[in-house]
Amino acid sequence: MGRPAKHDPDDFIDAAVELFARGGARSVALSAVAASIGAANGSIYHRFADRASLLAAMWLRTSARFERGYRGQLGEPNLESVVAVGPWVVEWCRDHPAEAQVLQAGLRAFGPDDWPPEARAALTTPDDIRRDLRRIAKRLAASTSATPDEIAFAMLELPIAIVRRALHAGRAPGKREVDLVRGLMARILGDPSDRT
Amino acid sequence: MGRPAKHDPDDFIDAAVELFARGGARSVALSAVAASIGAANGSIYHRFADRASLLAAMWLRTSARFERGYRGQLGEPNLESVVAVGPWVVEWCRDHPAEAQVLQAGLRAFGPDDWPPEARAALTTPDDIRRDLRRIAKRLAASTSATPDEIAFAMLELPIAIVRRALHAGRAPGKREVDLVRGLMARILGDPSDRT
DNA sequence: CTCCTTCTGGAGGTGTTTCTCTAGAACTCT
DNA sequence: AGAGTTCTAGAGAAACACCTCCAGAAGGAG
Repeated sequence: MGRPAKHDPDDFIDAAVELFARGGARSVALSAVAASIGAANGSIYHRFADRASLLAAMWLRTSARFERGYRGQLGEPNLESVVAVGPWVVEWCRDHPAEAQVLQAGLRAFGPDDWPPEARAALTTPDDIRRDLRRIAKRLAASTSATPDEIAFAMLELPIAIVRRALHAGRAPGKREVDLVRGLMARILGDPSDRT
Repeated sequence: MGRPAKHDPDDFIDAAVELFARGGARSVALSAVAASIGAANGSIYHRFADRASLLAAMWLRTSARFERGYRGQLGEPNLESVVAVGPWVVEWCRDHPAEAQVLQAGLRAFGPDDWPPEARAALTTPDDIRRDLRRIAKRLAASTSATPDEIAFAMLELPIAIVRRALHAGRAPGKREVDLVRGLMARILGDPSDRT
């Protein structure tokens, strides 16, 4: 009922993410977002209460998408799937360069202090991934010589760090980054060539 | 000759870095910077042509300071000093939390596209550190089983990544981060316990 | 067809930020 | 002391961004 929407809310988020990837948080002006998808200035406020809500939506959608893929890739975690998740992160960033920039910038870049309460409430969940990682890492620590902290780092922050340089230089991560992740994770989790 | 300056240019940069660490790039308003050191609004323009110049100065001074300390710590690079430089990065971030936030945010957060030409010219130099790292890593590759890429990563990006989580959570990196860096670098560069 | 709802389009109001400009203060050099 | 220079202090112009608001378009329900 009512006039059909011309633009999907996701269209606005897409445009905002794209603008962010190009020019940083400052260039995510609501007028610029609306203009870049051919919508009128005021039309945006039917979907997002204010600028903070749009920034919140950018971050929440992006981190949720990443986390969803990450968990799917991890499956029921064992040593193999843990090693495989590293290269997967690199590939995800290559396939979603703009969203990868959002993740790289980190939550702080999106001013969570200004978010509306319901958006902030949605933030408590994503931190669960760290808890899960620590749990998984503890279980795996028995089958490797690495500490749980080292395993957890290798599973998430290591591949992200490797992608970082490529993204900051404005190019997509490629084979070199995949190789680097694979090599380092093997070295940290116990080189397979050691355990033939 | 002339009236003595009441504020050092560095005072403005200090205030800007502090504001950035607290509230992100958006809260670095020239008026806020001036106010936070008790200077008049217009007084800032005798030192920085515009906002972009101040942002450029923030980034350039911070990265130069870090690089200077880093090179000093590295000295004439050998396996020992390379391993020691990792924990040093963590400690530098703990001792300079606001500047560490600047480094973490990355060049992109400071809108280098808007910088004046002379500031952009100063950017070509810092990238030399990557070249140097590759050179050092190549030399060291002979005495370890790691590839040059892995060594270069372990020397700079690894400790930075480890500090990242602590900084984003708003706390200073501590012993835990130092231990993690030490452990991982040992594992990557060849565990000393392996080569007794 | 008429009412109701939802959305569009775009004109501004409001507030903030950047930047300019000028009078004059503080200091040095001759 | 006088001249010249550098900086301060702060008012305010100009630009920009956020947000409001409302007339009307586009559909569904009775």
